[in-house]
Amino acid sequence: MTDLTSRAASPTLDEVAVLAGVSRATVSRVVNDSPKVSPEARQAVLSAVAELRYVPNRMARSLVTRRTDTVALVLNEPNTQVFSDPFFASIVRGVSATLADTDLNLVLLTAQDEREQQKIGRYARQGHVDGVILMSVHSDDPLPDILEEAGIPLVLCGRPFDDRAVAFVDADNRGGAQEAAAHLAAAGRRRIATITGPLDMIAGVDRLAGYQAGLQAAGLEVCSDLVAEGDFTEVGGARAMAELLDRAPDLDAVFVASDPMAVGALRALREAGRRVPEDVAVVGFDDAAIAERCDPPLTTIAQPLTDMTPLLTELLLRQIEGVGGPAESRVCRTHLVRRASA
Amino acid sequence: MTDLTSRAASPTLDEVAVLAGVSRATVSRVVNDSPKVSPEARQAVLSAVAELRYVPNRMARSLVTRRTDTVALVLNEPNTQVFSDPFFASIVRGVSATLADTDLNLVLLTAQDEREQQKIGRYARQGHVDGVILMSVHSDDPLPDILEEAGIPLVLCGRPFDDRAVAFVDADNRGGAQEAAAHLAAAGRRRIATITGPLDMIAGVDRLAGYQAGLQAAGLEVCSDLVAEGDFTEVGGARAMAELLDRAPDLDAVFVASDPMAVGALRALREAGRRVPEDVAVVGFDDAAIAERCDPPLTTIAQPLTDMTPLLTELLLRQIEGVGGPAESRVCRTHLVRRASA
DNA sequence: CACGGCCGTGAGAGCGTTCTCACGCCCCCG
DNA sequence: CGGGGGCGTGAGAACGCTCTCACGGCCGTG
Repeated sequence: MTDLTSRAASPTLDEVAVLAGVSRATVSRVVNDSPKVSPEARQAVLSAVAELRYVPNRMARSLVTRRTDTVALVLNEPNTQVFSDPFFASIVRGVSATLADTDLNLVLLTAQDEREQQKIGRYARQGHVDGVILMSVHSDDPLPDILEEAGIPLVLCGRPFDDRAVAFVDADNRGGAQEAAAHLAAAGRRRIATITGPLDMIAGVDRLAGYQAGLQAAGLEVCSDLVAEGDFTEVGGARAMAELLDRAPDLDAVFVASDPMAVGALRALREAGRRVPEDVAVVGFDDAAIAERCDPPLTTIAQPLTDMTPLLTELLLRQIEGVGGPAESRVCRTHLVRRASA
Repeated sequence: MTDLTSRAASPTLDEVAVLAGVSRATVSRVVNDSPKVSPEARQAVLSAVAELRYVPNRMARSLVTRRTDTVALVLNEPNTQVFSDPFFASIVRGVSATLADTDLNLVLLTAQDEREQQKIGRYARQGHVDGVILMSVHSDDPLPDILEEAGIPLVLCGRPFDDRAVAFVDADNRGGAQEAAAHLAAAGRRRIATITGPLDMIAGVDRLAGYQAGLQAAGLEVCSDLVAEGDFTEVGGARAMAELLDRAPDLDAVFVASDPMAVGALRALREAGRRVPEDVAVVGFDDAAIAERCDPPLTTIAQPLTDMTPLLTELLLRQIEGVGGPAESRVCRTHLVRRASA
């Protein structure tokens, strides 16, 4: 009977109601699992739903509930190279897995430049999402302000630059970096260099600060020609390493603020004929999968991603539920993973 | 006057209309850039919009227009490792850039398993998106069927397994692989192996077929112990290379179906003490950024990504506009990039 | 000077939901 | 046997927008 060839408009609640011989309200109740429906009515509705292949129209529903059951994970990163950083993949995977058990949808939004950030801001303000997890925040990003002002639930992955009252989840970047520096110093290294992350990102700043604190605690001088800024990419790491070797040929160790950069540094060291760890000890940061496989395997600071991603979503959900209270935040401990490079 | 502390509900068209002293319809016209508005009215509305910081509610709009101005790019990939494949990053970046000039929003959706695929299918059927670009299609993926049946505009990145009438954009994987094999044969290699992609993906199948065709055209025997299946990851490539060296120690060349796998293969060859290209010539596929940097720099088959991503979006938009006609598809030519590895 | 046409405008219906009521029904208790 | 109290149900009003249609004012033309 049904015309299977024509592209039928999706059925509405009304049509289901008519077919099931009940009212729209009852269908709505069944669809939303309300308990106040008789078994017979429920059954009639369910078969009507199945027969018509009814799917609720979310726009209509959202219009009245003011909920979209969708949260966004924003990858706020102009550097495409970084987009393929395993760190992102891990976070995405973790958040996605946490949300899989709920009936919330996850969408990923990427912004390469300020124009796209504005677009994302608009997207959020238009009511497409219930909340936002924001990754890779740079010092001049407008997005946190836009979202905060619009009153959209927000959790940052990484603490904000200022002391604003916004929820965030972060690794103890400072502590981790300090431990890395301490480890190198304890091994007898005296000319310990560092390749930092981008210094417009808090992770870059904090890991640099931790490195400096570690040197000072070990009684070593903090010396600016032992510091080179990287960009969290492998290419950037190699470039920075070459620069350091040029500026400070006598360096005997380097703390690299991310594993992809450390891989690049390893390559640059090999090309310069330095042995790792004999001539130069290397410690990375992240404990990415590649740290285990590179040559030599990389000693690194592990971030507790398995703790961080559930926290990220939990904090966001709590804000969405609107249990009020101040924005909660969490800092997760890191730990040193010893391999061959240091 | 305005209470800045309370979380004011976002203003509606009505409130703007009242403030501007016009009707709701006129405000709507201004917001939607209709020409039939007098300059005075337009000005009044614009200042009211600015004053109230009015942002249209997309749910309400979509409810009547049946358009969301959002398209989804689905990364349909269970293997997290692959998610950080630069190929994905390039496609995402390209599509995103193409869409940046339009007023369409792009959301990324990822599916690790069938459950998440179903969730994405539901998401799309509920009317969240106007169309879908589907990447990384495996042979048993339910998503193409779900979306097609729901009548949602769809473009595949990579041709489908069967000859279904669905739009797609693909590289000439077969032709590219054949050229790679021909190149190796022309260089006098006689025992040419291959590391394939996953054979439940069409790119894996087609590149294998091209390799076989290339060998046959060169009068070489196609031999099953020269074929190992990889998974498009670096680790998988290394494993497959080790397997090949074990099975066929006399191989003198290998065509690797993706650059990340080729990097792994290079590593495995080095560990086995084989020189590249002297002992074993290597050709990759993709021309990813890493191909230039690895040791030795990788000869590879370049995919015309700069052509493919605009096509992908163009084909989708055409479907969304509904100009009817049969689903159009395109296959883009590849070309060999010669570097040191072969 | 009358009349048709165009242009800017507003009233109002509708998009597909949810949700608040109010209304019967049946059961239980007094 | 009568009255209260669930409990399942349905009618109808929102939600914030778009869009059709009709209307008044102005012009140009006959």
